[in-house]
This record gives sequence, structure tokens and C-alpha cells, in this order.
Amino acid sequence: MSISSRFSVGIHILALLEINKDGKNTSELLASSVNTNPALIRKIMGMLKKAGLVEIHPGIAGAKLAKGLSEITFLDVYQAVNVVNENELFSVHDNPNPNCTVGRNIQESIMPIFSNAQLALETTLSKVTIEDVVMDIVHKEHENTSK
Amino acid sequence: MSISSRFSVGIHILALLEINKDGKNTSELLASSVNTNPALIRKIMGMLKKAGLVEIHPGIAGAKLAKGLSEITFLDVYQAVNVVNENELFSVHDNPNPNCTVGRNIQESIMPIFSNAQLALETTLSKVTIEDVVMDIVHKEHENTSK
DNA sequence: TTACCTGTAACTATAATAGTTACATTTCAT
DNA sequence: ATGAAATGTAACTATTATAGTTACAGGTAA
Repeated sequence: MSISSRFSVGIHILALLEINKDGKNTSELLASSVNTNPALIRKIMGMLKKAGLVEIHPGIAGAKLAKGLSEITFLDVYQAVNVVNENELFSVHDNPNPNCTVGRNIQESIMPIFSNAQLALETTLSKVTIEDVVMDIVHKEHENTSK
Repeated sequence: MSISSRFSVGIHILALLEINKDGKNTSELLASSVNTNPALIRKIMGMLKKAGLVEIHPGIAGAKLAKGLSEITFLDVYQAVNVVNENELFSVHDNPNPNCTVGRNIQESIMPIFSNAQLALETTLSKVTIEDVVMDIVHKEHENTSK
């Protein structure tokens, strides 16, 4: 099991929109950077648009961030690209046997624990923004070019 | 995406081994409580055994906990049933374009953040034990029978 | 030695991901 | 207004993981 790479691709896209903010960020250019298909990028862009993270218009080339860099958290992207439904990171087996002590209580007993773990993960994601990534990338670039 | 129910089934099994510790916990009995197939239970039991959480022997009916109740954490089970590989909860798209500033840095930039989020999740899981679940189930049972 | 159990291989059905092709629709430059 | 260039989507494929199932080899004990 693994959380879809739509998430990392979404972050890639948003970071690129900032770093290449003066360029023409078409789905083809973005696809070339991510190394995938323009149609796939457009799908993900559609999700980011729906979540209010980017501005795009049919027929008009390019996309822009719809919010400030520091206002877009990893959690926003994570939710935008729909990799995990609310409270469904962990799946719980259904229809356990109601004639068994464990069977009739396990779901209610486990679910709050799973929710907590999911919340811990999401809280961590909510503390990182696209700005952090962009700064990190710029920093890494500088490190390398100055060698 | 969703983390396999092997995890919740594993917890179910371990809790039942405790609550029914004086009974004969065959894969068939466990399967009936979980509401699935004995062969599937045996597969999961095999994983729990490999992780040192239960004692089973070929030909001999029943299984027992191999550790104290409070010594088995949710994280132990999570790792035992192999639902998520180490540092692979999030998948990162591979082969991003090395000719692009973002492409050549995104992986290194994102991966530590993902690791942190995964760590937060796993830390939460490490703080809950099978004992907690058993106590909760016993408590819930008492609540209902005393109505 | 028979009945019962565990361990496992092999198979199926279902669903999600990632990728791809194709095309309708929209916009802008000429 | 016409054509070039984008976006938006539907439809399809391949691959993989999950969950479930059947079947049977091998161990154990009454």
C-alpha cells in the first residue's frame, strides 16, 4: 500500500509554478518536468483548481498559484488530490461477528485510535507549506552551483 | 488508497486470543469472529508469528499470545502484517526531469517531510497496546450488559 | 490410523494507480 | 473569421494490491 504519487506530483507542480512564475506553465511543460503525460497533469491540475490552489482557464495557456506560497500547506494538496478520504486512511474489516465479544466491539474500539494516528499524520502535513519546499529547492540549487 | 484491513484483523485476532485465552482458538474460530476465511486468518497468523507476537504450531490446534498484552503495540502489529514498507507510506514520482530546477531537487526536498509525517503516524500507533483495546472492549461489554 | 489442525501454493474477482489516446471546447493572434 | 494552441475529459489499457477461496501437503494427538 502506498499513498498515490498524485500527492508528490501536486507539490512538484505548485513549486514549479512559483519557481517558473514568469514562464508559460502549460501542461506540456509541467509534464516534461514531472516526466509524465500532459493529460495526467491536467487531471491533477483540475483537482488543484477545484481546491482553489491554482488558477487555470480553458484555452488559455499556463497556470498560476491562486494563493500565497506560504498559505498552501501540504495538507491542502494532500486533500486536493484526493489520495485519502476523510477518516479512511486505515480500513477496518466490516461485518465482524456480532455474536462474539470482540466481534461486536472491535470497530468502535479501534476506529478512534486509527483516527488519532491519521490526525497526527495530517497535522504534520499541515505545518509544511509550498514555500518551505521552494526555499529548500532554491537553497539546494545554490549549494550545488557554488561548488 | 487505504491501509489494508490485515492491520485491523491482526488486532482483532490478538484481542480475541486474550479474551478467549482459555478456549481453543483455531483459525476456524478466529475466522468466524472476524467473518472471513480460515485460510486468510492463517496467512495473517503466519505474519504475526514471524514477528514474534503469537505462538502457533503445525498440527496443534489453537494459538496463544507470545508476549504480554501490554507489550504488544499497534505499531508492532502494523509492521507485522506488512501493510506499509519502511518509509514508503507516501510514494514519490520517480525520474523527474533533471534539466529542471524543481525536477532535480524535488525528491530530496520532499522525502524528509514525508518521513516525518509517517513517523508521526507510527509514533501514535506505538503508544497504544492490545491491552488498551481489550480493556476498552471489556468496558464496552459491561456498559451494555448492565443496561 | 483417523480426525483435526496448520502452512501454503495457486487461483479468482475487484479496485486503484498510472499512463495513454483522442477529441470537444475555448481562447487568442493574425 | 480562421487556424494554432491550450485546457478539459471520456474512454481505454496495463499493472499492482487486496481480499477471498479452494485444495492439499504435512504435523499432532486421541
